[in-house]
Amino acid sequence: MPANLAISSRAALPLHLLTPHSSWMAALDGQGDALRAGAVQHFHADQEIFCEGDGADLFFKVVSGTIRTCKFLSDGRRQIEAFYSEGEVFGFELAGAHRFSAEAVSDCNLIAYRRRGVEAAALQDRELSRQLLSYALHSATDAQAHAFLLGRRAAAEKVAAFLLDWAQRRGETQIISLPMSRQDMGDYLGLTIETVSRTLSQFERDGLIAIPNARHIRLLRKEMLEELVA
Amino acid sequence: MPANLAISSRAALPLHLLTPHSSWMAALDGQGDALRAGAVQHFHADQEIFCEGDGADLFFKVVSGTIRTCKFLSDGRRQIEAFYSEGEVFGFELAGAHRFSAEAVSDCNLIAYRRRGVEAAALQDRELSRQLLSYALHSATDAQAHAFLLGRRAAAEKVAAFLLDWAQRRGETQIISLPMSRQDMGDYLGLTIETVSRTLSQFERDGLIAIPNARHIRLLRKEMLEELVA
DNA sequence: CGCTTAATTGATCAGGGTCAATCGTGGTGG
DNA sequence: CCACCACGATTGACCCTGATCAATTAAGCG
Repeated sequence: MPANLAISSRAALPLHLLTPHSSWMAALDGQGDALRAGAVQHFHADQEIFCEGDGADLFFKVVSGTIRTCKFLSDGRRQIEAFYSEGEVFGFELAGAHRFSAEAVSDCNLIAYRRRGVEAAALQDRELSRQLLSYALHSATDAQAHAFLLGRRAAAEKVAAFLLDWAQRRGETQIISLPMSRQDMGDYLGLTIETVSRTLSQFERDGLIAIPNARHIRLLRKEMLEELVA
Repeated sequence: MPANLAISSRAALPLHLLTPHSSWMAALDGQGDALRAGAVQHFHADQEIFCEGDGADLFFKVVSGTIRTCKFLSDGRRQIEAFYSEGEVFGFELAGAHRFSAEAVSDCNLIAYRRRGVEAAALQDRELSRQLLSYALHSATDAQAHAFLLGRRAAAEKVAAFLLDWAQRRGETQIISLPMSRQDMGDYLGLTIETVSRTLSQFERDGLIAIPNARHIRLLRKEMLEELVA
């Protein structure tokens, strides 16, 4: 698996920033290892990592794979809040309980950290403190961009935005590989599986993309997709 | 004008937290006054406070009145990101530029702060640092709740959620006063002005609310509105 | 090779958008 | 003081996008 340099590729957020927490906390890498809670944990696809309402004493960094965070309505409707890939951090909460569930989209490896430990360390370590703030502000920015996407966008615009954002986050300029299902995409974009599928098919008919298979999409006319998002 | 104790009423975020930045930074009140950039500024209704893309060297705290932050699409579509009332802070950014515009909904008074000044002060002041993080995480939480509202909700659910959230934020249990227009509500909820109006009229016909006039709404069957949001 | 599940495609429907007319209200000037 | 005006809100008629229901195709996987 090529390492996705999510870091450099997201340095300056572009106009069509649509997706999730860009942030990662470099301070957790070096001596921050001391803050880890145990070894790397493996989760298989669709496994639950934590559940909405669970105590939020741990948060996670993605080593490999993709995870999704989501909320459910009583009638089963699901909203995916964000997807997280290699290097990204999720589940760091203000309150004592997680406000959404986290599940593995694909098989993945995660490192867990203790929230209290990191908070305590931040009191002594300005750089860590600064990165925590940066992480939180990035989270807010990403969530706002997501809300913007959901609020005032037609289906084609949502799908185009998603493809472009995903391509950029993963540094994939030609062929995008999508670890998530159409259902996941739909629940992220506030669309049904059918609408996502139809929109992609239409993009293909229009020559904007090619779909060699359901989990891989080739961008043929990126500039036209960007026009849709503008 | 009665002072709205937004602080106490938002201590613990409820399940249907839907709107904006709860947070305010108490540390800015005391000796934090030193961080202020000039006197209280007055803005009249619909006046622009800052514009998307403007340098974000200042951020603001609401003394009185209500403001909105929003983004625009090229074709004029507008998404309101959040409303801010007395005591709430907005416009504190990670990057050098504001990512949305801010406008006065009603006449209002604001205190400006210098971002760099506060950041510098936070390096010396752990409590301020902690509150900055708290503010940022609250912003993220609120934006995520907003995205959830926009993604998977029918019109009636959106409007009900908005009314309940607004009532709670302002501590208004009986009569809600709405400083914003129907257009503002629509642009916050991802609905048109007509749909907002129709939905409110339907609520009134169903006996859930009374609408003495367009800017005041009385909650008659709060529990039924809550059922819609559940 | 058949079974299971995801994805695509089609047909139909409805929620909410659009267009347009009317109502209400507050501000202004005669 | 009141008539008029302007603008926001409401209501109605109609339409369209995307949801729903249903069938078919494709793709893993034992």
